[in-house]
Amino acid sequence: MEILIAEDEIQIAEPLRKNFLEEGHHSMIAADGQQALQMLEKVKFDIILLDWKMPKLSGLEVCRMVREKGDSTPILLLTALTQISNKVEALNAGADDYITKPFSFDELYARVKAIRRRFNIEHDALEHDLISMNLLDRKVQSKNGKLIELTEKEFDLLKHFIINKGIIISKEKLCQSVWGLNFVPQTNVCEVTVKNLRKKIEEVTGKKYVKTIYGEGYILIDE
Amino acid sequence: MEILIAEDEIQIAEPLRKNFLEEGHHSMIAADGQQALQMLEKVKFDIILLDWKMPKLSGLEVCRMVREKGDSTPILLLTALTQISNKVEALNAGADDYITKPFSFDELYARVKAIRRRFNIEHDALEHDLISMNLLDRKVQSKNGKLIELTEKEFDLLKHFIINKGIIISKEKLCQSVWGLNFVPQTNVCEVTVKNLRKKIEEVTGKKYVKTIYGEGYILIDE
DNA sequence: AAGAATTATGAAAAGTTCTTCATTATTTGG
DNA sequence: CCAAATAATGAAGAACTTTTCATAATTCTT
Repeated sequence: MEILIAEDEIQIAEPLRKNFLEEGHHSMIAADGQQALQMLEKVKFDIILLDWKMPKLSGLEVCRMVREKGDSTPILLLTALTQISNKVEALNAGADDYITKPFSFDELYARVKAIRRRFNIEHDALEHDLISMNLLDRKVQSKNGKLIELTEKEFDLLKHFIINKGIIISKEKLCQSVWGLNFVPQTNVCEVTVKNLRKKIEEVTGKKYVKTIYGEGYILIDE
Repeated sequence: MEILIAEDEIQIAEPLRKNFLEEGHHSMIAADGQQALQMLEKVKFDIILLDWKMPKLSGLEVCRMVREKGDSTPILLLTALTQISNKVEALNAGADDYITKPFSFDELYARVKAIRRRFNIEHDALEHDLISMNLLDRKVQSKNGKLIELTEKEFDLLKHFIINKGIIISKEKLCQSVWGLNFVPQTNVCEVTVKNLRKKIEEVTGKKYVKTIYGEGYILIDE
């Protein structure tokens, strides 16, 4: 993910950046609201973290301005205040969630992932690391913007992998959800389709996401 | 559409039924809340009209019970009361809209269509008379439950027709939105695809929706 | 380390969809 | 009503997708 951290206190922003990097996400730090808006002009972020109290423009103001522009990038407001009225104010300004300082990175990261999940469901999208699938027009893209041209079967296969990311999928399950069969066919259609899918994905992303678990099935892993 | 009219005053319910029928929609009348619930068990309606004041179970109660069952069929509450608090109460009970008596049929019908539109957008669906398209799984169904198996091009074509229902679509527009071309090709791909789409639709629905406007293009009409 | 089971792969075959083409039918304006 | 323009149609051909098959590579068991 590409994350914008708008936070004037560097002792908060910098550890966040490092933690996100360890999780495999790139982030940029904006020292104030104005700078945040500038960066938003140039870069398309996956999520925006806004400190409520910032020099020049508050996080709440930035949030409102982003929404007024019609930008629906997920926004998470960070704040020291705890009143419920603030939460309401945040949501009214168009923020997706609200977290009170101090918070652990794990706590923040869980929220970020939850917001992304919600956002994707709303947009009929699925994503996995560098891959994003649009379920409506059935287009698959790499995060570098390159299209991954998949056939119907390959698309269904990838969709099933992403929905079940991190868990082993048996060939039975695969046949059922992609081919609509209640048995494993005598031929090796699954294997062939997996092969072709793997090839197309690697050509664009350079990564090997689909692992084989000998005697058990396949699994989609993070890298 | 299949409409449930839950209204104890027959002098209100019956004219509604007739008006809907003239517009080509079938409706059933329930004389009280309990009867309404019973009918909801058996029939799948496209929209439910609930009178607020009804014997046995009020419209508001029926509304709540329907939602508790997890049924998300659009609900429109009809009422004589005008207070804003009622509107809030209605929406909180899970109703989609609220209309105050007395109302003209046109007024009601406009609301009904608006609610349906919203509902379809939320569900990534499109409909036209007997046809309903699911944009997510790309399945097309007739209201009698029969599947209409379309190829990709035919699907895109139908989608474009339904989105632009009632207006003439030139071949230029068609080529652009279905074939991604900025010109009309030398061949007659459009005509051929239109032919095949027409055939499949008529086979299942028995209706001729796609009309030709000589020298201008095509138009999707209501019947 | 060898044999059996499982998985991967290239290429051919089968099945679909999409496009083209030649011909027929329909519509419109004069 | 006729000729020209436009649209419809069946069938062939091209392009693409899906499946099958034979063979190679890998993994597991002992």
